[in-house]
Amino acid sequence: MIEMTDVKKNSVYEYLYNAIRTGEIKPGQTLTERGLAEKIGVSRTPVREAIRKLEEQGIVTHEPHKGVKVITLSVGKVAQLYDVRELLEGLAARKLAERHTPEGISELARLIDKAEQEAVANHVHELARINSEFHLTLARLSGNVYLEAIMNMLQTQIGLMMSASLSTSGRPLQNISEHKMLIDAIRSGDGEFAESIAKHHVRNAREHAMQKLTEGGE
Amino acid sequence: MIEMTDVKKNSVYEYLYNAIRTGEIKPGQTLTERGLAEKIGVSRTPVREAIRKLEEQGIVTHEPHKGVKVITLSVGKVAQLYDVRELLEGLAARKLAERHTPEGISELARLIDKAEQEAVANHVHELARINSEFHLTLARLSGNVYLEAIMNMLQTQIGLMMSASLSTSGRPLQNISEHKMLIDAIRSGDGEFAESIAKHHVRNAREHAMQKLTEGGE
DNA sequence: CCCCTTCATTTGGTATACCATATTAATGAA
DNA sequence: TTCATTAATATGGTATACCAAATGAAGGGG
Repeated sequence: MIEMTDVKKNSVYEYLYNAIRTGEIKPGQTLTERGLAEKIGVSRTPVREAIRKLEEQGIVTHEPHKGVKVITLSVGKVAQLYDVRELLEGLAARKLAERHTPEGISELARLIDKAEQEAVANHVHELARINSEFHLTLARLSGNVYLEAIMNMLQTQIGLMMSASLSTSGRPLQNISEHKMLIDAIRSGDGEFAESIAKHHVRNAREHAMQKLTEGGE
Repeated sequence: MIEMTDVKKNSVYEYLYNAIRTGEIKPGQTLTERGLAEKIGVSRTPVREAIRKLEEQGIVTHEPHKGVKVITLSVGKVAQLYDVRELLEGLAARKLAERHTPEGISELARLIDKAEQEAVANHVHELARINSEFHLTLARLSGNVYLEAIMNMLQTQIGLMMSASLSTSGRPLQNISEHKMLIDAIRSGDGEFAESIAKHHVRNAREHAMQKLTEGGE
């Protein structure tokens, strides 16, 4: 149960995103500005703004005079998500390989180190967060501002999906290993190569996600 | 000069977007909620919301306690935009080719017809709008909800860029011709082929845009 | 003359109230 | 009972007011 005391500090958006992520607010559920405002103890204004942001990020859909509805992440949509992601991760890796700096590489390396620590400690939530940050950082370092914005949306969606099926399997370690390979490829400066590694990595992640979805829920 | 009377009807976002597009509000210019509210005759609330949306779409950047600043579309950024667009248009075309319906094809064909009419009438603004709608429709028909959302952002940015250098050259006709080729490719059902046509089309559009940018302004 | 402190102004954020419109419920007539 | 009309309610949108925080300017001390 998420504390509703002084939500202001963290922003209503964070509160709602986490509430949806953790399942406190379930897919398909309808939300209203007034209802949420009362529930979390703030006025309509910040709630309204948060809902708009959720809408922009594709987490809720708005139907006039009915309220907003939390999306349901179907298998089909996850496949669509990874279709887009594969291309964009590939582009990011290629561009970054062609313009990589020692600082950028070490920034990514640091994130991998952190991920490794969280992985052995079995902190799945933290691990997921750092994983997301890794890919966002990659997009940012690629130098393409659009990639950064888009990847942010995709990672937001992935964050929702992941919490449903948190992988405690051997995937985290393989994931980290793939990230290391990706960094090496980027450091090599070979754009084509880095792109292929990145795309391969996304395809693996996709397979894993799809498998989790089809066997577990849905 | 855009009329400010009863902006409510069209929404503040549209007003601001057009004001920026037409150059009434110039790149680099700083905007404030209160200033805009007074200028266009509405309260801060809808202005605030519109600004947030502009921010999400990457049209303005917000610096705390300084106001929001209208972005400057550099040549580099436009190149980044087309890098992303090429991949995604390719994906959209491929997916649509693999699931095309007669209704979808005729919807696209209708838009091309309209574009042709506006082209011969030399209505450059209308032509640009329909052109944008063509690509948005393509993304929507591809069945990938993420493509649709992303393409919307990209087209919004392109809309800004186009108004700076409105092409009265022979490009419109070539553009329409390429769209026709794309539809044929999609109708053939050959995903690979449709993808290559779409990517080629984007590369041409990119060349044209870059040329206009480097010779004209910047 | 310069720097530091203080205060006014500007901006950001939130709360509350009001009105329009759409949906839903209630009521009444066929 | 069923349908149409009307009334109540919920939602969306906007306006206004208030408070906090940050910036920039003014004034005082070194």
